[in-house]
Parts: sequence; C-alpha cells; structure tokens
Amino acid sequence: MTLKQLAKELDVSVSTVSKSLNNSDEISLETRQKVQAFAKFYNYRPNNIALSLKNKKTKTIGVIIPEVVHHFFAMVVRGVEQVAMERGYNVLISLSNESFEKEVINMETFADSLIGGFILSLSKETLKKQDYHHINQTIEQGMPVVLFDRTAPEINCDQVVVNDEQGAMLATQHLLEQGRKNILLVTTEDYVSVGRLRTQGYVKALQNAGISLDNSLIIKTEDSKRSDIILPALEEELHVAFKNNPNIDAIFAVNEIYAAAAMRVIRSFGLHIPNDIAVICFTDGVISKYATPPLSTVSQHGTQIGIEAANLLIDRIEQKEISSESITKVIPCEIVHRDST
Amino acid sequence: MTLKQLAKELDVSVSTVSKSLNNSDEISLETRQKVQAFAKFYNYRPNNIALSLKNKKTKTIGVIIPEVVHHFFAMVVRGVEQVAMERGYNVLISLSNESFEKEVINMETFADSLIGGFILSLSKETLKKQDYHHINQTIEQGMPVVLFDRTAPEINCDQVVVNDEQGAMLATQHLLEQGRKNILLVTTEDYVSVGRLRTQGYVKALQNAGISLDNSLIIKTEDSKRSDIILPALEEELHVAFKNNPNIDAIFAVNEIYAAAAMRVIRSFGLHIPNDIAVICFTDGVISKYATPPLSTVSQHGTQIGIEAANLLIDRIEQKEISSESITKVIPCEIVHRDST
DNA sequence: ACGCACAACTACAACGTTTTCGAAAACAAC
DNA sequence: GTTGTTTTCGAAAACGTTGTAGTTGTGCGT
Repeated sequence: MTLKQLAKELDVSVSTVSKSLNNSDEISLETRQKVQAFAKFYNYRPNNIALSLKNKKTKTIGVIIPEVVHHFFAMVVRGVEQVAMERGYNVLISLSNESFEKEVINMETFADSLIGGFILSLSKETLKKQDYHHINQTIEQGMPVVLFDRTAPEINCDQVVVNDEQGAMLATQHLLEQGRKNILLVTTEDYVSVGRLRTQGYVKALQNAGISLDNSLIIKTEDSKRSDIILPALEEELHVAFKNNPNIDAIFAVNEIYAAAAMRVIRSFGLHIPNDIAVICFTDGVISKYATPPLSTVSQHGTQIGIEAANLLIDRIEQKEISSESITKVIPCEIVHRDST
Repeated sequence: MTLKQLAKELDVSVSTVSKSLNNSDEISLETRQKVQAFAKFYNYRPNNIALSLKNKKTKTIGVIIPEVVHHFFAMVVRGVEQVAMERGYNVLISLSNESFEKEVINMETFADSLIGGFILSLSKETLKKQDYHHINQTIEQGMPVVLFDRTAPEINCDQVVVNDEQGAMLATQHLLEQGRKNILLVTTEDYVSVGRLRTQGYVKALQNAGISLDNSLIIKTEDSKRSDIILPALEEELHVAFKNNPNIDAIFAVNEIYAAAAMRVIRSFGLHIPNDIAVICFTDGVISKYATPPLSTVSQHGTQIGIEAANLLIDRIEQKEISSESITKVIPCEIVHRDST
C-alpha cells in the first residue's frame, strides 16, 4: 500500500492523502478522517526507504565491534539496542573480527548513506597499527561517531569509556588490603588501550602502597590471535612464572579468560583459591560468575556503556548545531566481591 | 557526491554518468574512463537508499533473537554476519528479550520495507502463547523468513534446527556407557521446543537401554524469568533432588547455566566430578570450557547454524520463483568430551 | 544528394514520500 | 458585482538512481 494507491482508491490527490495522514489542518476534518480510516483499513505503513531518501537521513545506527561472542561486547550491544528501540532507531551490526581491514570495509559499507551514525570499539589490529584514517575521515564528513571502550586519543569524537585505570587500582588495592604482597599481573601488550590503562592502574596502586614494582610479576600476552592459539602459550608462561616466583599470592588478570587460564595453572600446582592465591579479573561475565570458586571481578557495566553511547549518538544525530565540544563519559568500575578473594 | 553533481562537473548528463559507471557500452570508452576517473577522484559511492527505493528491495537482513548476551545466539549472529558480509548484505539486529510483544513490534518495524528477509528464533513467551500470527502474516506478504533453533510446526518456512533429540540421546548414551544408572535431567518446561525435544531424547535413550523412567529424576524449571531469579530456585530444587535420591550418579542439563548450578550444588554436598557424579550439558560455551572441571557438552555449532540460515535466506531473497517447498536443514549435534564425564 | 544505419549521448519516468506554491471555490464586505 | 479573504485541495519538485526511449550527429552506400 502506497500513498498513490490510497489516493486512487479515495479519488483524491497524493498530497491530500499525505497531509491527511500527517493531520495537517490544511485538510478538512472530514477528509482527514476518511483518509485515515482507509489507511488503517488497508494497513498502510509509510515506506521508510522513501522517507530516508527524502529526508537524507535514516533512523539507523551502525555498531561495529570486534566480536559479538564476547560477554562485554554483547552487553554493550544489548544496551545500544535497548535505547535505539526506545528512541525509534534500528541497529545495524557488523563485526570487525579484530581485523583492521574488515573494520575499514565495514565503515565504508555503512557510510553509504545507510546510517545516521556509528558506535564502535576499535579492533586490536587497528590499535596496533594506529591507523585511524577511516574513522577520522568519516567524522570529517559530518557523520556522528561514538567510540567506546577501545578508543584512541588521535580520534576526536564522543567517547564512552570505562575508568580502566581506576578499576585496576581498585582491584589491586583490594588484593593488597587482604595482605597479598606478590601480585601477578596478567595483561595484554600495551597497544591495547584498555590493557595499557589497567597495567598503569596496577602499577599506581603498588606505588601508592609503597611496594616496588617487580617486572617478573607482569605477563604481557600477545593478544591478536584466537584464544585457542594463545591460551596454551599463556598457560605455559604462567607455569614458568609460578616456578620462578613461588611466593606469588595473588593474580590480577585483565580479562576473565586469562583468569580462567590462571586458575587452571593454579590447580595444576595443587594450590587453593583463595587461601593460597587470590584471583580477581576484569570482565564480570559468565565465566567468573559460574567458576569454581566464583571469581571476584571488576565490573564494567557493559549494558550501561551501550546505553550511554546510544544516547550520546542519537543526541548528536538529532541536534541541529553542527558541532559542539566532544563529550567523554566515564563509567566507573565496580568491584564485585565473590569467593576468589 | 551524487550522480547529478558529477554530471555537472563533467558537463554531461546524469544518464551518461550512470551508464559510464556501470560500464555500459552505450557510452564510448573515452567518456567512460573520464567519468570513472572523476568518480574515483571525488570518491563517489552510490546512495544505497536511492537504490533500494528504485529496486524495491534492500540488501539488508533482519535478525531477531531473544537475547544477544547468550553464547549460542551470539555464535549464530557471528555466522549470519559472516555470510551477510560475504554476500554483500547488512545485518539489522533486534532483541525480543524473550517477550512476545517486543517480537511483534520488532517484526513490524523491520517489515517497513527496510528489510529483505528475516532470520529469527522465537521468544519463550511466543512459544508459550503459541501465537504466531505476526510471523505467518509476514510470510504471507511474501517476505522470506528463516527460523532457527526455536521453531514451531505451525509456521511454514525455511528452518535451520539442531537435532536436539539426537543430541540429547547422544549425551544420555554417553553417560550410560560410563555405567551411570541414575541420570538426573535438568530441563525446561515443555513449551520451549528445544527443552521438550531434549527431554524426549533423554527418555528415548533410557528406553533404548531398557531403563525405566523415574520422574523424580526430571527437574523442569520455569524459564521465562531472568537467571538471577530462577537460579536460586533451581538450586533449591536440585538440593531436594539430591537428598531424595542419594544414588544419582550423573546429571544431564539442557544448558550450561543449569549445569553450573548443578555443579555448585554437587560441590555443596562434597561430591566429586566426575568420580561421584558425571556432568554433561547442552551449549558448548565459555562456562563449560572454563569450568572446574571443564564440562563435556553437546555442541550445537551455532556459527554453522547462522551460516546456513543466512545462506538459505539470501538464496530465497535472490531467487526469482515465488516459492518452492520449504527447506529444513538439520545440523547434527556433536559431543565434546572434556573432564566432567 | 538522399536515405539509412550506427554510435554516442540525453530526456524522462519511475520508485514513495513531503512540502511549497498555487488554484479553485466558498464566503464576506463594500 | 467587484474585491478580498479563507478554506480546501492539487500540481509539481525534490531526494539519487536506473532503464527505456528518444535525439543528435556522423559515415556509408547507392
């Protein structure tokens, strides 16, 4: 059912139908009601594509994340979808698979006028290459962009980030308060922004406590490959670390996969959690929740991040003025206390 | 950059530009190359909205799933996104949140000519109400629909399903082969199709083995609420079951959350896995993978399901003939052997 | 010189909307 | 009866694209 068909049916012009349905007072009440009744009867629904073409904007936002089979990102998607729904927007999803090239292609595809704005988290490869031309180019063309979690200072746009450093400090302090002295940090290479910040938080917390930094207590894992490849390597590294430092009494992992690997190694040494070794990690996901014992975590409130990001983006899309200052929202982390500490 | 702007720039007509870019041999090679060079220089990219309007179809597929923070569904999304990308389609995601109403609204929103077809898995509430008018209505309007995992016989369309019954039989047999006699089944109410089928598989496997069914060994959990509400209730039920049946020597859970709850209860009784009690479950997700001990599972190959569903849908979208028979693809389950059995 | 074929290009309609502008009719005032 | 005002509606353009149906202009054969 189109306006034209309705118009023919009612023997009026297309304009009249359009205006009647929009309740314009240019049209007499009588005609309006008649048209509306007909429209309802024929179950007329406006063609969104035509509307988008006319208005030169779509009610669709594009979300590009590295991976959807990942608790944190899935939580963010949930948040985004929730407010998009509420505010009448659709959500286009695309996965970069941690690949720079796919990220670029995805952005180009989406930018083909299908989309009102982007919400994205950078792929690890992008962070490593530090090549952000595709993002900056998109922003320069006037497309609103909101970055979350994995961001870069070279990109000037709205951001929603977790206070990673503070979260890492909280976690480390939490361990220190329990009398742990030798805390093993399991983190990523520094080019992953969140990994770097969490490492910084760990270091700061130790400094604040007056404990000197022991570099043999930091394991930095290459993180660009699939987990089934890196995990055995990580476990091997952990094995070595435990052998070299028998006095390790706590582990702080920057994500729960690393924590799970650590737990496996801890068990292989016959050690008890938390009596011998306490464990805490980022990513308050299902692994932590259902592990044995359940893991204390630093929760990043993924859904909240998604909600904030979507609201920020839609505000930006709908606001008239071309630009104001970029907004950065910081979502505070929170320690979730469970049995592992 | 539009065709019109390019045309003005080059001082030719819009038609010439369009045809040149499409390499029509109506246009001289010379002109074609000039136009193409200009287009490349100005970074021209065709407006997809205009194309969609003209062609009366979009290169977008809609995915409606109950929840994205769920390993299996996230895997499916990954599969769908992968082939959509390969075949030049975009993926619109929407979450029903297990709610019938949201499912209906989502379908209506998407059906507003934004979308070429649907891939969806029914919400629990929909399955409970057995109201499929929104789906059938959409199908009748000629919109291609592919159902996966949670389906209903009342809906006539392409489907991609897991062989739940067979998977449950495999799991049960696996336990029986290890000499387990008293297998506790933790499942959902029967209106969830996958729960029902898995229950049937369990029953059949017992029958085949000549073991009589003990209804006190079946726990059916109300499943429409959030996990933080139902889990304590389930754990309580499990407690009771263990007290009443001290000879339980194995557990088969229809998803890994239930298995995790079961493990917690098992530990609270001081029992050992797998020596005292073996555990196996559906959903080969991160909980099973990183649990203590790692859980044997029935893998449903979510990504594969997503791939098959997307291919089926896109084939249907692109095929000329209005309709042929509905296709149902059955993805076989596979037992993943880990330490819990 | 005439018609004809062919090459190279352009005009226009169409997809489904909204909106601006204008037209016709009805009505009032003088 | 003329003029002005209001009410009610319709024509047409616009958004960016494609394809059909022209419209030129050139070279060829006779």
